[in-house]
Amino acid sequence: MSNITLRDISKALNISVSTVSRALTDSHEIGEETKKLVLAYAKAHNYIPNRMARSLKVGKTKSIGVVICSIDNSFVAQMLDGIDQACKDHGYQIIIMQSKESYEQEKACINLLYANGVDGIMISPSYQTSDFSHLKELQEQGFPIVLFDRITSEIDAHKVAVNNFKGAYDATQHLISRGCKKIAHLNSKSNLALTIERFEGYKQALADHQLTYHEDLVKFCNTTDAEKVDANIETAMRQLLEKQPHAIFTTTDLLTTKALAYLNEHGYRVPEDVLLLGFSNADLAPLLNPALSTVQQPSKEIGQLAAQILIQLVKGKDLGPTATTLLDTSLHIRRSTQR
Amino acid sequence: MSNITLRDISKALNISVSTVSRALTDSHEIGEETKKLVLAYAKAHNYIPNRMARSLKVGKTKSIGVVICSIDNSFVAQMLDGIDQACKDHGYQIIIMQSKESYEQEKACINLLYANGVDGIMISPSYQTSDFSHLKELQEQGFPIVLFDRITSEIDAHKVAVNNFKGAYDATQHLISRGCKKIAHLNSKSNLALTIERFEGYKQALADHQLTYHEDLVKFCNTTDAEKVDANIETAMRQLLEKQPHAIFTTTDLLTTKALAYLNEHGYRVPEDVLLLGFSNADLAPLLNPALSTVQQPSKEIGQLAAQILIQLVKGKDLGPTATTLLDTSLHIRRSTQR
DNA sequence: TTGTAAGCGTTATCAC
DNA sequence: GTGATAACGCTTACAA
Repeated sequence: MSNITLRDISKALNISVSTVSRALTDSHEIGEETKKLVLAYAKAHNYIPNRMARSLKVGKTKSIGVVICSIDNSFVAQMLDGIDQACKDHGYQIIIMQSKESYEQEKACINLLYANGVDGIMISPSYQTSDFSHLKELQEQGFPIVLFDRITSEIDAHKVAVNNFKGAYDATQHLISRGCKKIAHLNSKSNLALTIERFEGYKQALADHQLTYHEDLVKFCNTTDAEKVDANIETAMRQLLEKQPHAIFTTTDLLTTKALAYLNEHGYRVPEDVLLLGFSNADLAPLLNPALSTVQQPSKEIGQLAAQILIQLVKGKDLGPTATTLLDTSLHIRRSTQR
Repeated sequence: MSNITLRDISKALNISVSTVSRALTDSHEIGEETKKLVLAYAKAHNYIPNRMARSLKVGKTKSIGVVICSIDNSFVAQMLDGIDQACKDHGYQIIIMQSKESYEQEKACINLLYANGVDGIMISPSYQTSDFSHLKELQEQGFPIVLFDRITSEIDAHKVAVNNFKGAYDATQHLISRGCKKIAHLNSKSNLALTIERFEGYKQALADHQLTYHEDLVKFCNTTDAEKVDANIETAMRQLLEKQPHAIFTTTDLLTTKALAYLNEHGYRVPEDVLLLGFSNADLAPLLNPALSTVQQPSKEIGQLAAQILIQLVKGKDLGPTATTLLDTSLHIRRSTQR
């Protein structure tokens, strides 16, 4: 411990604290002589400015809060990597908090971050969240907030996400192009807009290709409860497979891999018996059995872009009216949709 | 912004700031009456204590720094999840910094964390790191440091990791029990002790089963340079396969999956042509082609335990002489080592 | 039981 | 150019 302070320097050099402070921040109104002297001494004695004191004084912490569902999720981790990179570039620090898909925890995270004095918050809301007043309240006080990945029209803010409708549309269309007529849709139950958007993309693709929509080829599966998630997915898969679909389109990373596991375990051959295609950012998709066709999201870019926007906001830049940036997903065709 | 402060409360209630402060920290020396009054007002006006001010005053931030190679790595993410959980339980916050396997960046991380006033640091050193003086210097000042996952005998501190020797030994023994005589060893080149420990475990298992050690069945592959990593692994795999091994034992997550990819791409059938077994914490291991046998590490537990120890240290508890805790890995047998 | 006042390390506002 | 001095919001002796 025992860091040296401005006062230590000022005493040692027999100049005032304020001069030292100004010299270190490279103020114009300081003589070159003293500036060099101070800088040299500071470096020699390994002076590290105390961020706490500075933050207390200027009211900014140069840190931003990031709320995500869980760090233990490769897609999220990729976004965090992008966020971290953007922040490092601008000298900002991030404080990461996990909501674990709980609305209550999400609120707690926001409060904690706020108490920590973060200059802004970027958040990817939990599955449970449908009431956004905790964010709106902050916003009304002029607190900078950016939504990423899981965005909502409930709140007026800068947002970054992917074009979920198009991603789902393209995926469905690909399955149709493979000759599939009966395409099952396995989605997760949530309050998120992306859930419904992916569903809409699926339906639109069917409609555009004169395929009739069958309600019993669609399941919305509860995936929030860690205890029951496996059972829920199994039930959904069983019910879908009873309808003998030609293909299954899954809308989340978890559903996609769990669906594959189910098919493998129950003796379905992919793609011979049924094609499988889903949203997933798993690095290992090409190595799965069979290599899995996926809708991939530009995770790192989402994080980077959102962080850049938030940092602009935090710095007081006027970005004009709030805007939503939608990045494109990319379709990766592999063996699971080969015919 | 515009949070209310202790002064605001004190003015509103016509009592002194210190009384308010004490009331909020539930000091014994405050009347029940005023305590209730203050608490009620604080809650009603949503008082949030300013951490910066508190930290500045007491010299502790209730935050700890975590240095890892990269957040974008499922094993690391799992450990972080464990760390976060332990910290949340004790009201501590974490600041995560990535070294990206660079020694220079690692030092920069440590400096930044220190400047941020974290109360302690837990670190999993980079592949490049062989000089630990940046950590020793902090330690000498009495700064709490815990090493996890990638530990070294170069530094005297509390450490948490897995028994790498045993993990590698068990893995090799399993391959031997499957009838393999020529077992290739694909390791990564690093300054880390775990690298050599896993190698030693492999050699010991061979020796204990009267199998002769062949140098040309062993490759240490440079995996730090992201540009060249694929080429390096391919070269190593090609060279190993020229020796027609019965099995390949890989010692890191990356090597394991890349090895599988190589085998699949080059027409080797696993396990018919060659068995594959490696260290990996990938959730998707059972879904790979073929389902991959793995040596799994208790990632979450490593994180949790290391965090708990650091928090004790930070709180000033005397944990006695520094100790190293080694958790056991677990062997998950799947199709890639089936005969 | 409550109040007063000093101080944590910075930065900002005045003077000189 | 440089130096006092106050202030950021909080905790904590020391008084009362």
